[in-house]
Amino acid sequence: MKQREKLSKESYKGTRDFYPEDMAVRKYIFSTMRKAVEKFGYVEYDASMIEETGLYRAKSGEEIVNEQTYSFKDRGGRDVTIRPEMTPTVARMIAKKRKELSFPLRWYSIPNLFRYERPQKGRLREHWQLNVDMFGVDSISADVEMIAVPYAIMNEFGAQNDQFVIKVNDRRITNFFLSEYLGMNETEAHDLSKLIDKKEKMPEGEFFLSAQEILGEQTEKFVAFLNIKDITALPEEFSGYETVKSLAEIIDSLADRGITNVVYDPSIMRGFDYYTGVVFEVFDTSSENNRSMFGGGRYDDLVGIFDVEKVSAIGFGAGDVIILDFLKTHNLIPGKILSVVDLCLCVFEKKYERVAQELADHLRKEGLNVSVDISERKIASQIKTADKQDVKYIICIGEDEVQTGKYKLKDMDSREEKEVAKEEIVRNMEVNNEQTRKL
RNA sequence: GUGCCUAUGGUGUAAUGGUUAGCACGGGGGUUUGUGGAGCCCCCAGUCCCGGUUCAAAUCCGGGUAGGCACCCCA
Repeated sequence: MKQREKLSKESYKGTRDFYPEDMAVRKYIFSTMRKAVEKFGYVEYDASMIEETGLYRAKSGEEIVNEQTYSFKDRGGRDVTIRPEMTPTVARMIAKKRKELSFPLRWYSIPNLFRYERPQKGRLREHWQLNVDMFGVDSISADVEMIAVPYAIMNEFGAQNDQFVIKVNDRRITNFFLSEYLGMNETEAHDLSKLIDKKEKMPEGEFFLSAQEILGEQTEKFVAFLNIKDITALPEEFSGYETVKSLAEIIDSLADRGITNVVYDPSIMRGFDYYTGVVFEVFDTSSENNRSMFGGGRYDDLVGIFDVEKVSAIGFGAGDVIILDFLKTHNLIPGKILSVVDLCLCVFEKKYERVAQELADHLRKEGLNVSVDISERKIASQIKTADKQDVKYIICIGEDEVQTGKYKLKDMDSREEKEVAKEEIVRNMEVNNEQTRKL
């Protein structure tokens, strides 16, 4: 006989099992996100996890496709990739129905995404990412809204203004600065923007030296530019000043709406090349989480790669892993999430189980989520189990109940009992079984 | 892919190189064949793997494996 290979009980590297208590938290996070974005009129879409690899090759860096994705050949020989991000998919969907969709469109989705890399804090191999996008409007109003939505989501989670900061920039400003003000060629500008991306992680001296290799004596000017935190302090000399003015206007409009934790930060560039204008990221102000929670920007040319007429677009993504870290850090997860089971029926003896099942069926028709304890264990154990599972109400059924037709509805929190007839049970309960609830 | 750190019942932890590897939570049962969620009692279950040093290894060393964190990259 072959020796059986020892099976691991661990979930696959970088992925999570969602036990019911974890799933309750996930449902809370997702429903909070949905609630917030739907208030702005966004509608939900979805697509398959799997796409042809070419979709990503067309717009991403080669490395992402080759080294950081789950890519393989299907049985028909097609190169396919498990989606590492949602934006190419939604751009494809928009392009496909370009002619029949009426713009502007407000769409969102909460897809699970995969990347092949070593897991670390805030980054796993599988995560869920809220994606919110608006298509067909290229205006300051659209930009303002797309930054106001993350703010609204944070609000919905109960976050205060001082717990997170929204950093905004416009790629064109940085590009103008590099190419026209400093006179960098394309390669130099590209290298510098990659360097800017890394700035926060490098010691200051090292950053200066790396910059000096490209810029020589202009390094001082460059560093001074990056340290500007007030948009109005930007030099007026270089062209593209219109862009500076619109970004200032965006920041002002946000402030008018009470969104005051927005700062201009020229070092926000975002990794992907497809961004064409405004870019932004939302950070936790606590030093515990140094990764950005939301990131997005304007990408007016992406839909166009499908050979259709250009559709301007702006959107952002927000990963569940880092948001969960944020909520934990700031104590924003509801303390107790009740079970979706409204009522548990415990039975004193096996022979009363039939009565319990009939009662359960009756109550289910009235809209309750009811479970019947069929363990045949003693009543104390049944109650204990219901308690452990955070079920709010129980009814114990035995000879008395069968004789009188009255049931003792017990509230597990207050420990109070109310004797009621079958028909009165529902109206004596506080029920909200549509989704996860806070207490 | 690179570096650093960690590894004891299911979980969280304790144990100067020297007792039968201790405690708490958890799970099962009893106390109690109907008013119970407490208490008390009993039970379940562990030194990641392979090798080395030593009279003696959970403990020290080497190599694996797994996990965490950081880098790389960033969706």
